[in-house]
Order: sequence, then C-alpha cells, then structure tokens
Amino acid sequence: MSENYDHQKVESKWQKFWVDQKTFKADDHSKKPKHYILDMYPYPSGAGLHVGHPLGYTATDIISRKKRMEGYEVLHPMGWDAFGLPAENYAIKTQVHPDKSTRGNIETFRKQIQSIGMSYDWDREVGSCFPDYYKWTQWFFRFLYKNDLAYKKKAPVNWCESCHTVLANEQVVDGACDRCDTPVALKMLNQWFFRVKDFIEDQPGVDGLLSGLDKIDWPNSTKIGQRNWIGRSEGVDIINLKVKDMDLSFEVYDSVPQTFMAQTFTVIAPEHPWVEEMVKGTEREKEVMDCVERIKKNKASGKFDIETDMEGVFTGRYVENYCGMGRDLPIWVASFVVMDYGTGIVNCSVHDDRDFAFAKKYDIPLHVVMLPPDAEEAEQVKNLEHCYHHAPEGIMQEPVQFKGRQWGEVRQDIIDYMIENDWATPAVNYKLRDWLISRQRYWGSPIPVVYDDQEQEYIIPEDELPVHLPTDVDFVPHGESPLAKSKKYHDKSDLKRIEDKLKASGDLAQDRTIVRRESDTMDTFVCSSWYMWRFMDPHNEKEFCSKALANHWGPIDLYVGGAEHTVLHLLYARFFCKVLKKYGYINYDEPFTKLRHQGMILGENQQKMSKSKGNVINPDLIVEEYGADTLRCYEMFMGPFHQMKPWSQSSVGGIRKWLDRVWRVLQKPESEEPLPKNVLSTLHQTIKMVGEHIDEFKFNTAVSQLMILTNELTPLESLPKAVKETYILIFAPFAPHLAEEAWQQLGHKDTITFEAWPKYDAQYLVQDTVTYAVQVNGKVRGELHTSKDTPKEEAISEAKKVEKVAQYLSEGTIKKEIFVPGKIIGFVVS
RNA sequence: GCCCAGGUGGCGGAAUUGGUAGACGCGCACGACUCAAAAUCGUGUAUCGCAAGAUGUGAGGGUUCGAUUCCCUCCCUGGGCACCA
Repeated sequence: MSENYDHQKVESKWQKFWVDQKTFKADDHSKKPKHYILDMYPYPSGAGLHVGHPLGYTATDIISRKKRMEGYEVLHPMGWDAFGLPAENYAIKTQVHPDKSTRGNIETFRKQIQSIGMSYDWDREVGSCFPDYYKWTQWFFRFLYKNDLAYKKKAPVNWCESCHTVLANEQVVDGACDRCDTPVALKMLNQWFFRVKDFIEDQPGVDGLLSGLDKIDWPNSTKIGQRNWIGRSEGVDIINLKVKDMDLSFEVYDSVPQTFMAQTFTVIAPEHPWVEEMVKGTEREKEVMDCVERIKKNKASGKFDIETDMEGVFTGRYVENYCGMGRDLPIWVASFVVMDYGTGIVNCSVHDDRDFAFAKKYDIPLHVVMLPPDAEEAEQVKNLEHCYHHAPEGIMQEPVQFKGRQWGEVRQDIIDYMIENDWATPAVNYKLRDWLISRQRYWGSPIPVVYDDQEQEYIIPEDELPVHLPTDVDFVPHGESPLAKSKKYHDKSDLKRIEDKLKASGDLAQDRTIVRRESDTMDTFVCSSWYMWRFMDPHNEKEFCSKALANHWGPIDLYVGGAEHTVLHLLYARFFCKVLKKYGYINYDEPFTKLRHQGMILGENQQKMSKSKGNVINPDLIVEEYGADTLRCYEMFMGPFHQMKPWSQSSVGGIRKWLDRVWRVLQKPESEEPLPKNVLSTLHQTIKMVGEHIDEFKFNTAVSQLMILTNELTPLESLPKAVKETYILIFAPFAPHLAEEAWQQLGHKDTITFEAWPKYDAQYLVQDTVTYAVQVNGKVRGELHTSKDTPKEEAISEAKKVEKVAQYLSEGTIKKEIFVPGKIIGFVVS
C-alpha cells in the first residue's frame, strides 16, 4: 500500500538532505538573536553509542529545532572528548594505537548520531585528541601558568605496585587497583595543580564559584552538590598557641567555638613535619615515629576505616597555657587529623563524637562545659557516659558569663568574646582542594613545560605550541610516564631550539641547558573545561576563540548532560570561565546559563545496562527496525527527562504504531470543511501545551498531548490543509524526518526547519460547556453540565437539583456552599 | 552518619496557587474485518462488591468542606559525600 510509511527510505533521504544543504549551519553574522544549545560532548568509546546518548541529544535537538522555528540563530555543535584511559588500556591489551582506535570510534559515533537525525552543525566538529585542538589546551595551561594559576607541588598519587603504574582515581575501586585488585599505595610525586581555590570567593568583576551559583538556572541538587563539594566553613582560628619548651607557635581552626573551654587536648596530623621535630631526641621519639609510620601505611593501604583504625600516640609535648586558662594541653598524633585542612592541628573536646572516642580510647582527661536540659541525661554527661554532641538546646556552663544560655544562640557572642580577649580571629576554611591535573599517562595532552639540567621548570614559548604527542611510545606500564622514554618527544634539536628561545627571552640563564620535557599529560577534564568556546570559533588558528565570537555566542543558553558531572567537569568549566573573565577575554563569568540532567536508562529488568547482564539495547537496531523518529519519540515519552527509567521494547512498538497512525491521518483527503469545534479546541490546546512542555523539559507529556490530537483526528474523513500543516509543524521537532516528508508532500519545496512555530488562538481553548463536579461534604455525588457563563447562583441552584445531590442534601441542612468556577460546586451539610 | 532525589493500577507514567486520582502509552480481555493469520479499527481494564456503595496515591497523625499536593513523625528505594574539627 502506498500509504505505508517507509522509515528507512524517508530517514536516509532527509539525513542526506540536511548534510548536503548544511541546513543546520550556524551563521556567525546572523541578524537573528543567538541561542547556544550544547550537549556534553561524548567520549567515543569502542562500544559505540548506547541508548542513553540519544536521550539527551534528542531533548536538545527538539529545543534547537523549536528555537529555529521561533526565529533564533541556533548554535548546536557536537564533538569528541577523545583523550582518556579506555583507549590507552585498549592499546595496552591489543597493541592498537589509541590514535587509530579513537579515530575509528569517532567515525562510528558520528555515523550513529547522524542516523538519529540530530540537527548539529557538523562544520564545527572538534576532537580533544587532535593537535589543532590540544594546541589550545596547552595554550590554556600556559595562560594559567603565566598568571600564577598553575603551580607544581609534591603530592601523593595512587600507585599500583603490581602493575607498576599510577592509577587515576576512577581506577581505584574500594582502595584497590581495578585490574589486579592490589591495594593502592600512596606515592609522593611532583605534580601540577591549578589554583581553583582562588576563585571560590568573589573577585573584582568576577563572581566566585560559590556566589555565582545564585544567578544560574541549574537543578538545585547540582548547586547543592557544588556547594557541599566546596565545603565552605566559617569559624575562628584560635591564635597565639605555643608548644611548651619549643620555638613553635601556631593556630588551630575551630568551626564550633562555643565549646572552646572544653578543649583538653590537641591533635596533630601524622604527616605534619612538626611531629618529627617535636619528638626528636626525646625518649618518646621511637614510639611516636613508629606509630606515625603505622598510620601512614594504614592510610596508604586504602582500607583505612575511621571506626576500627582510629589510632594515636602522645608526643610528650604540650600547648602552653591554653587561652590563658592556666592549662597545658597534651599534644597527640591522631590518625583522624586531615593534614591539608586548616593547619593540620586541632583542639579536641568532650563535645565531639570523634574526639570523645579518641579520649576514651587513650584515657585522656575531658572537661564538660555544656549540659543537656534533661537532668538525668545531664548527670550521664557529667559522668562521661556518652558524648553530648552539639545540640541547639544545650545549656552552656562555661565560660561563666555565658552560663545558662543555649548553645544554639550563643555562638556569635562567644566568638566576639574570644576575639576581645585576643584568643581568636574570624576564619574561613574550604574542603575544596586545588585541582591536580598531572597524569602519568600517555593518551592526553602533553604539558608544555621543559626542564633544565638543574630540574628547574620553564613554560615553553607560545610559538612552540602545540607540543605534539609522539607516537613512538611503549604503552606497557613500567612505572613512569610513557612519554619519558619517547626519543621523538625529547628530540635534541627541538629542545635546543626551545633553549635558544628561552635564553633569547631572558627566561633561561646562559649557563643552563634544557634537558627534557615534562612527561606527564593533562587530566582530560582540562580538555573539557574549555571546549564550549572552541565550538564558537572552531577553525581559528590564532586564538582558542576570538573575543568577538566568545562574546557573541556565549554564554551557553542551555547545557544538557548527565548528573555524574555535578562537581568535577561543571566546576572546572566554571573555573576556566571565571579566569577568562578576570583577564578580559570574555564578558561573562558563568559558562552555562541553564543546565539540565538526563536520567539514566535502565534495562528492561530495571537494572543498569551492562554486557554481563545481557540487557543492553543497541540504538542502531531500533533505528533500523522502527526508525530514528520512533527512537526519538520513544525516549522522550518514556518518562520525566531527569528521572531514571527502564527500557520497554513493546512500548517502542507502540510508538511506531502511533507514528504510522499519524502518517495515515496526514494521507486523508483535503477538505475546506472546518474542524468540529471540540477537535479545533484540542488542536489549539495542543499547540499551546506542546510548546510549553518543550520549554519546561516535559517531553513525555508533550508527546502524550500530540497523541491525544492524533486520536481526535483519526476518525475524521478529511482534513483542511492548514490543519495538516499546523499538525506537522508542532510534530517536527520530535519526528523531523516524517515531518519533512509530509511537509514536502503538501507541496512545500523548502525544509520545514525555518517555518514559523504555530501560534494558538486563546478563543478556541475555552469550551462552551463545562462540567462541575458536585460535592457534598467533600465527596463527589454528581455532575452538572452547564454553560461556562452560568452565574454562580444559578449554577449552585442547578447543582442542588442533581438527583443524587438532592438526596444527600435532604439528610441535613446546608452550612456552607463552595463554588470554584468551572470546576467544583460543594455543599457542607450537617 | 550527612546531603540530595523519589515511593501513585499488572507495567512506564499523568495530575501545582489544595478542587472529579489514574491523562497518554504498554500489557491484557472481548468484538469487527479475514477462509485464516498479521495489520488495522472498536469496546473494556485501580481494588472489593451482583448491585447500591465502600476503599484507594509507602505508614501513621494533623490542617481543611475537600489533601497525591500543605505540616509533623516514621519506613523503604536510588544517587552523592564520607575522618574537613
């Protein structure tokens, strides 16, 4: 039958048309208002596209297509997050070079994405593993280095003794190597860091990573996730502390200063350099250092557990006359102290669970300064039977001038009191650490740094970029970065040329020699922190992106991707944006104005899709059997966009049946006969709702509204052409192939892409008659059909006559009448 | 432990200034068409009950004429963080 919809023929026809015509090319010089819609660029894995990718891509595609119809110049690009561990691990296993496997994977991904009819501007495709891209990743490193935002420092890395390799955090599973299960050790190496912490708080002209969150349209949970990750904490530094009989003075951070009088001992991190200094030559030296070693080893094992492995040792030293109270506090080494938070030294009290447990274990004296209001419980606390933790209703006992007040309200007054006495100053601390970007790995962007014969580092000149990733590299791990052994990478004449340039610029002393390059590569998150700017100006050979285009297209109006990037990628990209704003490259300090996450798609058995579980759905097969439009509409219809939801193959078939029905409806003969009133009303209702639901990311209900319209059009003998057109237009973002074909069938020559989005007419939305639910004492007892214009009094008196209602009303007297226009008439009877 | 998100038919889900719970789809059942099947079209489908009616949105309480929706207590599921003083 000619009526049948041949999805393979139609879809390949239009996909070719769009690519040939460059339909979705974004014009840098358009007069239309711009709209930049971005998907998180995918890692082109060997497994190919999985069914989760099209979920996010279809959503942004629908919005992109609607925005074009609404008259926007839409920038909607796609590229590849192409550096990373899987390609390298694959190379170790198979000896296939990552460059080769990655290029192949990219081909596959592009073909697959095109087969779903995504409206990307393919002229802007970028890949982070290509030299014309990573040249600018290196440029960013240089830029940060020049502005003192990149620095080198000794830091621990995850080390697998059995594989002789450094592991990325993602490769450490439950404290062990994910390949051989060997417990991961911590090894100290010189590593590069970016100063992310510098941008936590506001700077002149740049909102910080914290306050910037207030002005962007992001899911609240993501904002909260970032705030928690940054972990801002306000409190005091207790100052002027001195180690008795030593020339060491220090301060400790305290975020709960209310109970400072309770503090009876001090703990220091095992890694703290003072530990050795404090015990050197004393009788406790051996015991303390043995304990320190034990703790370090324990921590490095990756199996450290706070409950069972809490350990410590007395150093023999004291804090002298703590806060002028005449008390010396014993200083202990304790396993639970975090070295790089605050000063790595902490005061402890009875009013903290962990401190209490430690003191109990080692029999350290405690001092209670706050009691629960309940007398019996207070007695237990006094007897140190359990820890009385910070509680708002706790009654303060000390300092005496605060006796009787509640812990919950006394905080600021105690802080003021401590400051007046010169015991403390206000202080802020963060959990966030600077970003460690060094990776002892091959498949990443080289770090553009060289070293001289004295191991002094030099950033290489800009005209030496890119530093090419060499191919003569042995992937089998031997315990150092793969690049270290590459001859090509450390080519003598290259190094000499750089040396000459550095000497010419005065950066390198004449008597030094450049001997090697930095052989670590950059974390792939560095590549993905700036790719959104490359899409704005992808072929620029002079800059990562021209200032004009960065300000024209940016910031990104809509960004869509998985919630697993809540902290890392999204925080780093914000950091890059803020740096660019600070140094005048762009005029905005938040890269993503609006952000949405897609939910994970589970297998039919409600479990995460995985090869081993055999529940993986291959999108290619869906496209082949049912068509790209079916895949798109099905994924949108599955459920709320952000929610996790299981696949259902029979529902996919249902969507295909619906599209067939739509096609048949569009084949109905044309007529000038106007639509029946109720169908006309549904048509306009649908225009309204589909538009609104797309804007609100409620794609599932948008699809169901389109289905409702289909259901009402199905029984009609014929349709006016204008109705068909409207129907196709609101349908087009969801099922663009079918829409283009039907549009052409109606005699249109051009793509539907730039046709105007239909407007609804409010006069058709309102039905002439309304149905009131009539309630008696809150229960529905009948219905009243009446004109929408029936006045309140008349409607109520009509309602009283409704059969069942009259019966219930007769059982008492009416106390109250409720009238909600168009919806409810209610009576309260008693 | 802390922080998020969620809990509605056989299944996915719908319903927001509190106003007829279960839209739409899947599945299932029956019917039409057919020699037959597929496809298509139509009807029905929360639970108990012959019916009238009653019950029902994780559990229990509260506010209200009326609660999936607001408040309190608790349970369960998924995700994130986890020694940050």
